[in-house]
Amino acid sequence: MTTKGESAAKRYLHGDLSRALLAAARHIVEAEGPSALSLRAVAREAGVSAAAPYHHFKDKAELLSALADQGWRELGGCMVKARQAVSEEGQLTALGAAYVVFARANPALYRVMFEAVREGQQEPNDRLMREALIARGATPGSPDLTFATLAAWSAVHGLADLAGMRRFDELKAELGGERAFLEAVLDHMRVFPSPRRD
Amino acid sequence: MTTKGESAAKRYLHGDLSRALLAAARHIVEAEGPSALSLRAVAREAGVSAAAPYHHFKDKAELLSALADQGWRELGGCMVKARQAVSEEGQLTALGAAYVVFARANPALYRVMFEAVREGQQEPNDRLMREALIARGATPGSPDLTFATLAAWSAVHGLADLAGMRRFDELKAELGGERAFLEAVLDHMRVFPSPRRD
DNA sequence: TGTACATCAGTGAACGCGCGTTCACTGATGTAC
DNA sequence: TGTACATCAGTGAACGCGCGTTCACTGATGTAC
Repeated sequence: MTTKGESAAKRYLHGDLSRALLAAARHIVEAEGPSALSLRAVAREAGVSAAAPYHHFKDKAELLSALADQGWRELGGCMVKARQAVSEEGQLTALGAAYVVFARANPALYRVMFEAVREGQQEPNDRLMREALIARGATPGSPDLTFATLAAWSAVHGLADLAGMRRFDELKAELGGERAFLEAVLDHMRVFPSPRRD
Repeated sequence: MTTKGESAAKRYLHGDLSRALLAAARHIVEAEGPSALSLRAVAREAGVSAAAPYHHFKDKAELLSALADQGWRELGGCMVKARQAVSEEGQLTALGAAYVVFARANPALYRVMFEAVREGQQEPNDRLMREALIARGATPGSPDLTFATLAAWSAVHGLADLAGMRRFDELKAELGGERAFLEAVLDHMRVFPSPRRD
């Protein structure tokens, strides 16, 4: 158990390869985009043979799924934190902002996360959105609450997906940063008039 | 120019391969998903050698871009049609509904379309959204109009992207179809309170 | 404390695959004479 | 009307590539004695 022994061990028996592979995957996806996220590239990035990941993940899909999971959990943490400092009325906006800001800070990760949900993985954070809507007076369990939650999720997901486009770079710069841009669009999210109220 | 000659010609010199390739690409993408959309698969589907497409498109990206273009033009047509039968106040909702309905009717095509826009291709239909907002009283050229247009686009894009998930199948069935589901969510799109008005 | 051994996380070579793209070619077409 | 010819949209074989996955293996580890 000398230092020499330990670093040699580190080299041969990694000891924490699961975590290292996820970190490598995350690094790759943000640096090169989702299309560059191959299992071989992940192994390469982690400094390990192409076969090594199979001792930790059944296949590529399982690693991607674990990566997505990690992302959703982190995003959930951001959202919980964001609603703490805010009145009940402001919660929904705070959650939405946290969602969009996280997605924009990790755009390629977010694409992997969303792809995983599209393919059936659980998205655990809509509970938070529902709670925020209830705090604003929505009736728990009502269809209205379901649709409003979905509308909120659509809005923030859509904005997160749109906001990465180069065409908005100039506008962001004028506003002094992406965050201001995102908030400006969120401020205008009452876009569609409800026919029932018109 | 006998019938025999014509069909032999059809077999050897296709005559309309550009269009046929786009149709093949569209068929593949909707049947097998965007990840199955390889140039070789398109050629195969069109009944032509793998090298043939290169006489019509510089490379794979150019074919994909042409496919996306076709999609955006079609969607634009749907939106123009949708706003015709509607009062000025209802235009934005009608355009949004047309956008989402088209995207859901061609979900894989829509993903190709959006990917093309993400990579810089022009999205020609936000002019329609802007016009609808102006019809509702927005000031032409104002920052508010820009952000409201973006908010509207975010909302419909997000909903189009979310609505394909299996988890909503049951809800759609209860409502009697996807269209009713989409309209129900659109009805709730006034989700985010504007802090300035609260 | 020292040794034999089971475990199991690593290796590296190999597999078959489908991909985008290039190339020299072929043969149907329409046109100039 | 008939023939020689240029054009160019097709062919099919080949290229190099990176991928996911499997396999028999090796060697560091910690444990039982």
